[in-house]
Amino acid sequence: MWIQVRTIDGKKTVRVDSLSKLTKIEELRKRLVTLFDAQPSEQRLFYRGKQLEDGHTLFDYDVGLNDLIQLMIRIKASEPICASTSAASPSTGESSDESNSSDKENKEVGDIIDARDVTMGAWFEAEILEVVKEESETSNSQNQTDGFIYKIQFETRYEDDVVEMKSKDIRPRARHILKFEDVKEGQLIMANYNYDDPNVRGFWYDCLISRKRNTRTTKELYATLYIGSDLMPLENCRLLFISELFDIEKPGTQLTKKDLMLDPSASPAKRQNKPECDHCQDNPRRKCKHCACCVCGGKNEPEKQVMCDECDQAYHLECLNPPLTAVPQEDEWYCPECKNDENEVVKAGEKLKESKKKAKMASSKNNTSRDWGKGMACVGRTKECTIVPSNHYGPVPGVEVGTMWKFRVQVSEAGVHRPHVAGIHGREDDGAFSIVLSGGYEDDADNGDEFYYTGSGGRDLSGNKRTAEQSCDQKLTRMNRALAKNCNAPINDKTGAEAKDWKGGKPVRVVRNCKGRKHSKYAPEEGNRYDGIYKIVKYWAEKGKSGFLVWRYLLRRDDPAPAPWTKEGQKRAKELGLAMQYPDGYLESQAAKEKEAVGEAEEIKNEDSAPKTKGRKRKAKADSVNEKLWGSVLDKVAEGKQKFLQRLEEIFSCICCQEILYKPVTLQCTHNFCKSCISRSFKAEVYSCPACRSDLPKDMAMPINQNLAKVLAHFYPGYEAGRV
DNA sequence: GGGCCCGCAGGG
DNA sequence: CCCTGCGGGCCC
Repeated sequence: MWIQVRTIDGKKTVRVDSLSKLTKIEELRKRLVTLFDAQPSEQRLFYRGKQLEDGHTLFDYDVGLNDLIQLMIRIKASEPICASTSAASPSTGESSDESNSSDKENKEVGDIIDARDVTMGAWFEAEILEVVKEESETSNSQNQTDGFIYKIQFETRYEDDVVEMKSKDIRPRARHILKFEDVKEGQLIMANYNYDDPNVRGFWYDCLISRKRNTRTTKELYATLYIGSDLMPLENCRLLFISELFDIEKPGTQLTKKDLMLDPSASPAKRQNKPECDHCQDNPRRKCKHCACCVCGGKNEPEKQVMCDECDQAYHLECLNPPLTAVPQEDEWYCPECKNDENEVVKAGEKLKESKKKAKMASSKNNTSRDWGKGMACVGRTKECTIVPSNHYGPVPGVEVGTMWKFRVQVSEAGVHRPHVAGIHGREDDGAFSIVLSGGYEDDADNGDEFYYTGSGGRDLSGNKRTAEQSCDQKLTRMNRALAKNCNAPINDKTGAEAKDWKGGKPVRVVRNCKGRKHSKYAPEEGNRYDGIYKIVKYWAEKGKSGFLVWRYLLRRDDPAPAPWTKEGQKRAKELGLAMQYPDGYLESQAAKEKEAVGEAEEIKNEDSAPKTKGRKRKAKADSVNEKLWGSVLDKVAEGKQKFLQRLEEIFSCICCQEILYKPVTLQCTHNFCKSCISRSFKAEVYSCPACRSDLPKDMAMPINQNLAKVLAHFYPGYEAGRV
């Protein structure tokens, strides 16, 4: 599968191919090193707001096909951390000796300040409630503390929670608006920005003005913002609200509560943040199920609303089912929705738990090491056909008879046959819209213009299978009944029915899949092909080869377009330029895989043919023959890694034990054996090559061909386990 | 060549 | 919500 990785500023997006569901986060990081010029340790990866941690897989985080992962590149340690911490905060390193001791005196209980939300890096209005001496004596300029802890309360965030802050994260409340005209490049100010969506209001960040455009028609400011817990510099951000630019106040100039009591007009205007709720824009008069009670949407009686500690949705006590009479006393409360699958939930920063669903999967029980997710078996649609509704009968406009797709998922995207796996698409009480002939039922004879089809069901699919042997009778329900409905005759689930006028039945789109080639010469050689409209002539129940009852259908072609296997059909396909369609990027990624295999193989081969051992003539000869063997292996590379590996195994298997050569010994006659196999032969006093019978010296040395061993270990990691 | 088994899409 | 399913890649 592939995913998209985008830098957090949205400037660069890269598609990363040939990943599997079991790709580890650390492996993904390696892939990003060159793509983004960032070492693994400098990469912070986010998916759905969660930071991805090493040791887990993409599967663990439910990362799916074509999903977007955000990359934040940590600033390199050698660069200055951030202009804002030193310039804006009163008590960091450079702000020096003088402030370290006297600083605290500048900050007192009741001070009107701004405090930094340490996870976002944005500033919010707050007040100092308490100042306490820091317990540890580690306070110094390096960890950016003045030795005091400031207990503060945000005015608009975290409700009534008291938050502990260090001096670097608090400062006098901003209260001087800067005029656009007065702002200069290189100046550090505070402005509003939304890095999720720079076109709307966000939060208040420190900004270093990098560019200013001031003409008669355009007034623009660009700045480097410092965001996130590490105050990552985000460059080239266009400031949207150029009439709301704040000066950063000097330390010790904060107003106090007392000041405001004496002169209420000095109170700084409340800064406007991004609306908490994107749905109602914080309008108090609008009902909103997103930010208010998620049942009734009402904003009334906030004190009688409980918040779910998982989904953060609010519930009026009386809107709950059953209603609660009082706010729960427990520290944590989960709404009915979340309570059921607590196990599925991973809170931020918490270790991943195994979800119930995933725990049920065979992969977790059997402890298999099977890799999966690399191919097209499990991908979802990336497009959806909207030309016709899903219950459309007849051709899909624009899709010609003879159209070919490599994978079923594409057939689904085209709207020709929507189910991913199922052979029949239909509705029980209406009819079937399309079917796929895939050779899944061997008694399905096919003469092109007419074919037999078997219904679905009657199989035991336990164990998460998609197909299985017939193990009980099929019933004329579900899709079987749907297909029967197409027949131009009253439905009969006992004996079946035959149409008097078969052409009068409902049309079925028919797709033939290459797997049908086993039994039918009308199946395409590759992928799937739309063969046009068919009608149901008759249907009946009979004992299938398995001995169980199956429903069978006779379909006959009724399409004005010539069938793809006829001369006219082929001519038409040529005229229309119909060619096999592949998913976007599929061929490219296949080519990349091939290239990868070639590179790998050649590198390895070179290793094998250039032994580091101080070989004599005999040795050199042996390796030149391995060279030939390699030639035959490398021939396969063009056919893909799979074929290549098959050949590799064939060529480098031991004819004694029939397994991949373990501790390979290359004989003078050029044949390879496991060291143990050839030794066994010698112990039995047979001194000849098991392959060519050529004589070998009794006292023959048996050096392991280390290079070959290395190669095999590379391609079959762990194959040596349990071998002797 | 054949068994295994995953997400996804669809209907009910 | 649950059940079903003529895919498709991996692994032996």
